[in-house]
Amino acid sequence: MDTPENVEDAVEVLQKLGLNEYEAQCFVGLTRLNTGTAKKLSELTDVPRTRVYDAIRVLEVWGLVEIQHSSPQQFRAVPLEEAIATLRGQYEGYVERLHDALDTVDVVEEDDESPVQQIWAMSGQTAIENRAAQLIKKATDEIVLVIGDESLLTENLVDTLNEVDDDIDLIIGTLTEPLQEQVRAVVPDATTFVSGLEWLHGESTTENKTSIGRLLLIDRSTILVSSILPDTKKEQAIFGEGFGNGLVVIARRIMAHGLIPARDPQ
Amino acid sequence: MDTPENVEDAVEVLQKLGLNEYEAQCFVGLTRLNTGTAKKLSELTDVPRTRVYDAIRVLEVWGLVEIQHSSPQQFRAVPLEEAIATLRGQYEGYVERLHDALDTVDVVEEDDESPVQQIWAMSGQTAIENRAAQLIKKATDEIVLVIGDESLLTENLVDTLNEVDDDIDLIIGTLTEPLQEQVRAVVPDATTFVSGLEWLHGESTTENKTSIGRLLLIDRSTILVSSILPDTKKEQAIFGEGFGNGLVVIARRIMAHGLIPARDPQ
DNA sequence: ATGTTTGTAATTCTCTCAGTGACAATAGGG
DNA sequence: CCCTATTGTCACTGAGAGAATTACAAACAT
Repeated sequence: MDTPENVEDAVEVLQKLGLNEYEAQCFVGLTRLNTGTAKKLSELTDVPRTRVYDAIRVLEVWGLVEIQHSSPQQFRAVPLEEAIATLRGQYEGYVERLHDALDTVDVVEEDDESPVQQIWAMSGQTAIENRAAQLIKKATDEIVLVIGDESLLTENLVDTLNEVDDDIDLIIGTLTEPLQEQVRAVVPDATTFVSGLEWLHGESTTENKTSIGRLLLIDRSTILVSSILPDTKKEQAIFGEGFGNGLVVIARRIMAHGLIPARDPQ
Repeated sequence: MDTPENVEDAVEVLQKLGLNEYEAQCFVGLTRLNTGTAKKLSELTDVPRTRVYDAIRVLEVWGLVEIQHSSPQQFRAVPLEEAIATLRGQYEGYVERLHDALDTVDVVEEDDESPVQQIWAMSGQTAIENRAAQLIKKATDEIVLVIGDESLLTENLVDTLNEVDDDIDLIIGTLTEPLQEQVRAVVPDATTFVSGLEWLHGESTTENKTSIGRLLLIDRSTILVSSILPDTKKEQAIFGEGFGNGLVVIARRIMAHGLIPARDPQ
């Protein structure tokens, strides 16, 4: 059996979206066929013929396939654009329901807010990007951002940066000059520099090169530092708030030293 | 333990989005707490304390909670708007990946297209609505739509109807006059009528009232008929294409008879 | 009529998940 | 400094979903 890589990709994604293996394979199989019977499908994919029927029924409920109740039964996938629209609609619906539900619940009585050293860890590209966006929007005086990896300069981030008020200092550093050029091109209003922090390029320790992700300092009182795990490529971050926060203090000190070569635009 | 209904709702939705029970409960629990420890969480929810840690780790990878690595560890949920944005981004990403993958795969060699009676069954609100939208967009001459249930007159449907070209006959029927008024209000360009088909109001057979959903006839050659299951409220449809299609023929005949009381606007 | 195809159902094995308890490490108070 | 309650990690169990296979009855073609 042939299994083009795109097919495997699609199957994988469909499973993340909640289908099981048979269902995912059947759907992808059907998108490759104008119309198909259980037999054809089981030949094209590696779903046992006798289990195609169950899978199709589930797919039908999802709104992803149509069934012709003849004998033998014929199946066909809903046109791609329709299928995508249906899935979008489905998840948009869930997300909205969640939003509503959580909006109207929230907060149980709370005693004391601990005033101490708060350093929080989070992970995940999307989540960290969202947090960064929130912080940037909240800034009132100064934004210092160092981008350690090209892959982090996403469309979303660029949009957020370009929405920053004119009277806020926006300073963006990179680890390499090519990346600096890229930043200049897409965020013209920012002051850019190439970071003097060579250690950011990766630990010299043997193999395990943890590379820097981003470094974001807002109004000298809130800091977000992320790194990218070498194996999984997943992004991890730590996050501290408050002028007196230990992490923020260190960050300011780093800034004062090597981070920005000349304190003003080069 | 108290469990406000919204909490249960949220937990349910989160599970549909791919979290397991503990993870869902922990997240909802954390949104009710500014910050919490494993113990607090296990008291608020009914997640065993010893399993809170696993759940939180997963949530952290999803980008939904932050962890403070102190002792005891502190957890807190990402702000609601951030969480929603993260989930949206996640699923949007999946859907796009799926779109791309399927776009570049498609079609295996195909022999014959069966020219016969094709009547397809599909189900699901969203899917049927999407299909209806596609059909309406493809119409060139005439659109006849009968709406059997108020719940089907969604925003999406109204939008689609209002985008119809002026030179296409747009005829919309309802089962009741109040609903007709509603339609007139939101789709002013349509010719409306109240259907003469009393049997649409529900089978007289004992209990099992299957009520009509929608009935859509495009250019007298494509038909979509849906019904709403009385117990589950789920929508089911059958769909036929081609002027000679048996279902379409029947549909035309019904039209000629009782469906539209006076063939022209009343 | 008969042999093949088609659809349903039951069965096995595996793996995840819900739920629980054992145990070492770690506070924090006397 | 010691003792005890708290905290974090693991390992285990039973139940249920999913993957894979087989048996069998209904429908079909020749």
